[in-house]
Amino acid sequence: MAGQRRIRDDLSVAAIELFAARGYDATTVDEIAARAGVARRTFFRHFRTKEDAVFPDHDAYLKRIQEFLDAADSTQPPLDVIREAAHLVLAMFTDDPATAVRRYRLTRQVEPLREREITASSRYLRVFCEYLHRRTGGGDEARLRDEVAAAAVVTAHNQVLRQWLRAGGTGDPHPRLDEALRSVAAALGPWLAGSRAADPGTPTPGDEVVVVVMPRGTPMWRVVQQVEAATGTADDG
Amino acid sequence: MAGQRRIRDDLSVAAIELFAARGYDATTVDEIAARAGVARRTFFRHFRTKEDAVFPDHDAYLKRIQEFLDAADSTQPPLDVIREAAHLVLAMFTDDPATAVRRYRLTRQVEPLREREITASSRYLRVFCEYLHRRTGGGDEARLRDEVAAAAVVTAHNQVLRQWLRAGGTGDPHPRLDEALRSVAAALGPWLAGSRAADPGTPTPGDEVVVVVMPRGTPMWRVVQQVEAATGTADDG
DNA sequence: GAATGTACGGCACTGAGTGCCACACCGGAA
DNA sequence: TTCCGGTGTGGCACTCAGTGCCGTACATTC
Repeated sequence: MAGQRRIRDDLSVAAIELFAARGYDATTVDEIAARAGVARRTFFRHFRTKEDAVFPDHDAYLKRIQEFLDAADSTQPPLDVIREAAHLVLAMFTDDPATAVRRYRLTRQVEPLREREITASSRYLRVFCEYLHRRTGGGDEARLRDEVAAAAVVTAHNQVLRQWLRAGGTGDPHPRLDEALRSVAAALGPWLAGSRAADPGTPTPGDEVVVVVMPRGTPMWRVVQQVEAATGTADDG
Repeated sequence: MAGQRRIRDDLSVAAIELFAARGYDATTVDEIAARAGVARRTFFRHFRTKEDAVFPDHDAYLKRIQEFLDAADSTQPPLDVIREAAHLVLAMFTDDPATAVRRYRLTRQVEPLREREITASSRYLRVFCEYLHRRTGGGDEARLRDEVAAAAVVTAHNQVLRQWLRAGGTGDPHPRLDEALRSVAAALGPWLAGSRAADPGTPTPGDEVVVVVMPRGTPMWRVVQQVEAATGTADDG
């Protein structure tokens, strides 16, 4: 059937329009179905819940990301693969800026939709996390690192995406995401690599060279933080 | 009224018991109320939704964290304050291990509850994030760093918490969280500090002091990575 | 003892979501 | 052509979460 996708799209458009016009709570599924020219029962054949109509192709997107990761080059650094996947996710929004912005403005106002978006994001996070864990060998020791790395990448993505959406979806956010991910990877890279290197045998303190960067006038606590961070000896409280 | 809290607790206990015994969907609010010895209407006076009965004091917890952050010593490094807050959150679970484990086993099986937990976690994330942003001065440039830092701390917390819950809630997870946060802070510290150093008028390279720690025999690429992380000048791909 | 405030019970109602059956359409097989 | 199974839709009835409203019981205050 060619009409299936059409009906689904009509329902989604109708839902978003009505939610924006009358409010989410004040809009019933009957009204959405009526506007799309189908029966109420048909709505629930295409969407499990009222909220789902706002994110019609989220499942397909997640599946695409999963497939991308399954097919990814396993000689590439895992973190780089995840970074690329984040660009893919971003592209799903930038492909249709108008719709993305409409959805964003809606989700900002409607709490159930906001929560829905958060759980959606957490699914990407989970997929990323599992990929990293698969690549890093599945050790329980590496789990923390994998989760933090995945969270950092997703956070960077969301931050860039939100900024782009707030600005009305103009311009190309991909370079910004690239920069953000580069920055994140620069911070996490040594940690991810360092953890694996530091595991077999703690290095003796005498065998170290210390280097840190500080502007003049930096408060002492920040200097201490730097040194602690560099040496991994944070002893504080 | 002394009975208010009592009724609320009874409702929550009844809900968790029934959900565990008969399943979440198969349990109606009427049954929960009946088991707690109150009217159905009373249930909805204490909980906004059916799910809320499983997390009866989440709002209070979040409020407590918010208050802690509001009253936190502003001379302490912001990241350390957040780390302490994470311990506070963890303590809320470890205070009553049996209940925490019961809830965990339930949420693992019931999707609506899982999603509820995710959004709950995201609220802590948001509070952490806003605190960091307040402390770092509110620059738009620092936002990425704040969000990543908050996400990393929350991720570490969740990782340690889940591990503890999976193990049945035995032992004290606080040392593990401490170690995890220390590790995360070690990775993020230089990055966070580095960004701030670059913020207020790029400091001239001559005005900096560089300190880095490396065990002997560290490969050159790792040294470069470290320095890039410390200086925030990552140029690579 | 009256007035006020608060928490609970009961009732009716809306609306999301589901199960079931009937119907329409489309392809292939006889 | 007719018969056929599979699929997508419409209509109907039903359960149940969640809300609004009102009456009532109880505790506090003046």
